[in-house]
Amino acid sequence: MQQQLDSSDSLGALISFCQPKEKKEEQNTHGYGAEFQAMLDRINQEDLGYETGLILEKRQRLSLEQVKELERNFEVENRLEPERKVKLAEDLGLQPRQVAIWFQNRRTRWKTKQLQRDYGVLKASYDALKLDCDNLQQEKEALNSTLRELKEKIYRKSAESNHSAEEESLISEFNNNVSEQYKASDLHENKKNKASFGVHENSKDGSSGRVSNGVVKEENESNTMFSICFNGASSSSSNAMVDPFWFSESRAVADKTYQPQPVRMEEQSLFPIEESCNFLSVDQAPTLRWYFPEQ
DNA sequence: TTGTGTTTTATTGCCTCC
DNA sequence: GGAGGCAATAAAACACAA
Repeated sequence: MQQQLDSSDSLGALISFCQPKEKKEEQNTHGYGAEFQAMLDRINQEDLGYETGLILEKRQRLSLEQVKELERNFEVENRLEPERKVKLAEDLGLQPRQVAIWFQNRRTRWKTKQLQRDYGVLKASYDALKLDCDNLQQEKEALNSTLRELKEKIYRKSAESNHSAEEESLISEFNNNVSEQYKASDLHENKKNKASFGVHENSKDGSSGRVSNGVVKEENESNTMFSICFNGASSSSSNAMVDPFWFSESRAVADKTYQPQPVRMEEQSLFPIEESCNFLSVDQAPTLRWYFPEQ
């Protein structure tokens, strides 16, 4: 029943849809002679008439003005109420069904474009996220590499300095050196220096370079790692970025009997280096895997 | 001019809502 | 069950390169 209505409606639309004659002539783009074209049209119409029992017009495109008006209405509201449809059809000289079909097709085109836009946004988001992930991956590899080097140094030094008499004397000499400097300079000035003290400062100092070269300089390179590990392991420390040798030095001043053992401090961490730095691992639960279908 | 790809107009069949 | 929407599709109109 509905299909019958639809069919008769569309046939009516086709039958009644007539462009101005001059427009039709303009649209004869195939360049046939007028008589020949008329003959073809007649044949086409007769064929269609034979099939449907009606004389039909060929499908015509809407005029520019009609399309503009339809676009304007579509921008206001992309769905048509029946009253609006009838009014618009009257205004444009179209069948209501033609207006409805135009809106339907227009909604389809809009939806397609919307999908393309959404795709573009998602793709941009995905690309940014992937770039971010790649950068983090590189950063992680660099950190792991640094970590490996530092661990090697620590273990090597651990083997050497574990009760190495030579190192004991070096450390002792280092402490003496620092103490002398401390005494020689103004107390407050020295305290200020101590706040920012590191083996770094000392190693820059030519007078203490010998000591630094022996023990401290290498530790200097591992300063970053120590900071990270202390940060993670020593929650009781108020100085988050504390240098283990800063501890050593300051305690040496306060208590001459203290023998700094930086390696042991690392060993005394609440969890091993490996663990303390594993929070950087990207090999954990692949919560972002959805974004990387190629993996 | 013609072949071919794209756009526009229209149809069909199915689905949902009232 | 009718009205209207949507997806899939047909077919005409159009654009354009060769």
